[in-house]
Amino acid sequence: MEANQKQTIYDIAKAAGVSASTVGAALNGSWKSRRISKNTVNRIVEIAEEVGYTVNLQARALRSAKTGLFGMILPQHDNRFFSSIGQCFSNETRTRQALPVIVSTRRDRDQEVQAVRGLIDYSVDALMLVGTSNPDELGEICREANLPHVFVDQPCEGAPSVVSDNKEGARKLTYALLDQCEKNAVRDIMFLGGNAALHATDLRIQGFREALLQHDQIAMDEQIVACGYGRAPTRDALAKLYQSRKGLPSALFINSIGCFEGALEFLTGLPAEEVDACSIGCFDYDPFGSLLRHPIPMVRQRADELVRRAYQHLDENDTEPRMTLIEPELILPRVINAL
Amino acid sequence: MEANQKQTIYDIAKAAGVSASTVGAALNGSWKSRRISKNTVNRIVEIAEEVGYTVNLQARALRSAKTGLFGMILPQHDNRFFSSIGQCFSNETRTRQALPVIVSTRRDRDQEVQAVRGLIDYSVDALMLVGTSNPDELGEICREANLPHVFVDQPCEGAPSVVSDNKEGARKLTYALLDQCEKNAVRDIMFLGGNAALHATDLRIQGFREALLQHDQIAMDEQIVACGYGRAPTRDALAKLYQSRKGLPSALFINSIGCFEGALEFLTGLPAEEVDACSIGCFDYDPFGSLLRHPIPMVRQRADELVRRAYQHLDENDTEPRMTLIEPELILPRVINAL
DNA sequence: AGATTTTGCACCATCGATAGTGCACCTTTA
DNA sequence: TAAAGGTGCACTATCGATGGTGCAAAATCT
Repeated sequence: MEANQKQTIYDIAKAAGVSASTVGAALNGSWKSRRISKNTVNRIVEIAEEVGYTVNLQARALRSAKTGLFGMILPQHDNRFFSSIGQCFSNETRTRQALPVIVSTRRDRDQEVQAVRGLIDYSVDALMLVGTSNPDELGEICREANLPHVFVDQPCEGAPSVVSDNKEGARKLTYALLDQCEKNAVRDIMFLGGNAALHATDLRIQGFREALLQHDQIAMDEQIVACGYGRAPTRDALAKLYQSRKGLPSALFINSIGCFEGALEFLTGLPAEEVDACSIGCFDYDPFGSLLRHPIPMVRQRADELVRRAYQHLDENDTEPRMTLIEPELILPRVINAL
Repeated sequence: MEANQKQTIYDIAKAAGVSASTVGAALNGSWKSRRISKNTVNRIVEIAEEVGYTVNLQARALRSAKTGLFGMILPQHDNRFFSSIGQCFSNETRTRQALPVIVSTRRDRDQEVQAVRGLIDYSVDALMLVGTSNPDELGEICREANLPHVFVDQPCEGAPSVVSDNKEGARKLTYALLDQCEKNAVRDIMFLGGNAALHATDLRIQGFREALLQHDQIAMDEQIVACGYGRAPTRDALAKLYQSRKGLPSALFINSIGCFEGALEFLTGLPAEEVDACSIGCFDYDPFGSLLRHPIPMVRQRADELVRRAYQHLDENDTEPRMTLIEPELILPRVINAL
């Protein structure tokens, strides 16, 4: 019954006794403007369905220089924030009748470059670059290839970028933590995790410092431990910290959810009283974090807004290197009775 | 300096004073077998780099009937398990020099069908279907299109499938929960969450029942509340349950992480003693879950293994409808002091 | 030196869809 | 009734890369 080989418009043309271009027009909707009679169209569509015809988008793309592929470079899928970005991107892209191609590159420069080149080879119609480690180089590659692109989360000098207002978020979180502290312990807050070389971490540290300044404190360099985004390194960094200062600080600003997990790994090994005495906040959101017995204020980045605005730049054919800031929200801990 | 338009092999051919087919061969590596001199190749490669040439994979795909695109249908990105599957798929696909195309379809039949058809239109070389709500129909579509495919997590009657050993996992988790219970409370364990119509939930319920049987218990239908995979519905189902029976059961088998979050939302509103008295386990893994003060045994599905075996089926050109079971691991709670 | 082999490349059809152009045939209008 | 316009479609070039085939020129052999 079913044709085994993939059917083309030529096969259908033969079956219908018309020309291939007529079949093409009938099937892609351009038949009205090409003055193909409704009868012929019906006949063709019927045959097409019968033999299970599907367009070859490669051929279409080759001819029309539009692939309907939208690319995204993402550090990783298995991360609350990034997967949420991926989800929004996927939704948004599919409502546009296009296909999302998400490539994860582990924040690795070589992988990023390779992935961008790969996507260019596939002639993606546009590219969203999220949290890349090397924005300027990647932006340059896109520009050379004449590929519309936007940066998200980590901005680029030479292209439109949409990022969370990291400084403001950090300020809010720091205030929340300081509020929980005793007056005399204010100087004892620490910033843990992230990569100081990255834009996001840098701004969060700035926000942290500024918030301290509001409390007439100047943050010392020792108060800032940017040990990377890794789980284990953060655990170890915190352990070392604990050892060297013989105890926890009075407050901990933890940069990103991965770091938070690492910190928890260490903290859960400590006596409850010690942990209870330490105010902990995290710049990133995870529902579980907010369900811990220990109250954890968290900052949630608005993935949906980030993606929406990024797409807006693409829609508007914007190539100006302007930066759009999206304010993240501070999620205060609920009052928890159990667990 | 840089060419603005996308360069083709014809442009380079003109620049190098050779034919297009020579350029093609020089650039795609087939020049050895085509007896193009090393000198000519070097000259061509140099020009290509100079003008920033990149292949048009659409054209190549059209000609060679291989796109280098590998598709995946995924219920959602923003979920620990699925995002982890996505990550593994992405890694594995990229080591094969191919491009992963992951489409999320929210377990929605129409979206799934549409996505599969879309991927067929793009001529993906193979397709992995994860946790689909309608495997048989989708399998049929793939078969008609002559598209190599494998099902993951949710099996299909007519195609190779790789799934976690849900029954065994559920048995192990149930045993772990029963071990925590008092002898007399064994009959009081409940199964919460999931969709009984889906293969995975069905088998987990079977495992749950079997484990109870080992304890000489027959699970009553009221002990099984398959309220779906949603967070809010699970919270509400648990709340209702609590009301109607005036308290928590002695043990709770929670099916999937989303349900677990929903349950937590309710549980955190209860007095600590009540929650403490209830053994809680979750069929799914989240590091935060294992960091709660309340000990939570969890079942972790091996995303890497699932994807690895799925790819193996594709590599072996396997179309037999055989099912590969991957044993999930039971993760026992750590001894937690704090939080 | 002439015959034979090898080297190095050009030429051309092809993959499947799209869109410009042309041309019968039919209908309307003067 | 002839001119003018409309309708319905076929023909053909094209997108960029690939691979089979053919043919000179150079290299090797007799």
